[in-house]
Amino acid sequence: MLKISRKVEYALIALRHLQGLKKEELASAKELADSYGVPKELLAKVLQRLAKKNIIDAVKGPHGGYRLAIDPESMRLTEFFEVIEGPMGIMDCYFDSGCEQLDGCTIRTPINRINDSIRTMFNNMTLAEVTH
Amino acid sequence: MLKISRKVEYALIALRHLQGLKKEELASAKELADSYGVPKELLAKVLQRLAKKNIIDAVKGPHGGYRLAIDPESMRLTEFFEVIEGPMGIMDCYFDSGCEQLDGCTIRTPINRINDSIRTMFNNMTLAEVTH
DNA sequence: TTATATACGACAATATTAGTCGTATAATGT
DNA sequence: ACATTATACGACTAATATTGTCGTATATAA
Repeated sequence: MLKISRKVEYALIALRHLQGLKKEELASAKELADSYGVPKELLAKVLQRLAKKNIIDAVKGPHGGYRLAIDPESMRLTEFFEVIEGPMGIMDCYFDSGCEQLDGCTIRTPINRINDSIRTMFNNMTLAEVTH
Repeated sequence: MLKISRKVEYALIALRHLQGLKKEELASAKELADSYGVPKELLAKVLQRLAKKNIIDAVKGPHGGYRLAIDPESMRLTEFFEVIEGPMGIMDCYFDSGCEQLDGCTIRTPINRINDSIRTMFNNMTLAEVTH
């Protein structure tokens, strides 16, 4: 429970790397995969997702690659997670469908307290805080 | 990612229920399972685990059941999670085995920042905060 | 001694995550 | 034009983790 997925992990590693590059310098999926020993195809997918959401820029063709497109200070961690995992990647209530409890749903309360805490925390953290 | 497991969920629901009982009053696994519409066998296992760790008391035989054995204020959430999920239930580093990076492990850094944040947060929360 | 409840290990089903593969598209250099 | 290199993306498979079930043993009350 409560472990970040490899996709998120790969994304963070990649972003951290891109942050270290000189302005306009690119890094390809292959380069990144080789440097960090992670599966190229999967990393590529993650990068594509980040590119689609304009978190990084993609440059095609030979000598192409990726480059950071945003200021990591400007992105909340919740937002970032949802880019990669989709909404509901964090904390969906198991009892969402067909909650027949009439007594004020004493069920959800504790779970929601935890979920809220997690969400609040990541809402108050920026990408920069983990990639710098 | 980052969702609490059903086991934890069931445990919290049960504990919350037990907290609402009168002193010395018991609730059985069957009662709890029926009340909240959760699978009895699985709930039972979770309860057994809690009993083994003396978080609740178990009373066997007819009219037996469980009763709270600790003050929920006194138990950190991290500790509680680990009772149910075992150690490493929260946040193990994917790169634990065979990290060959020589350059100061720039890989783990972002993941560890996140893990530390989660752990710190749950270290500062008690069981009471979610079950009251 | 029967009924009810916990204790617990082994197993099966399901869901999620991780990883792979094939193919298309774009850009670069010759 | 064409070979090369890189991104884009959907379909698929594999691996792992979670969830749920079953059988059996043990304790206890009536």
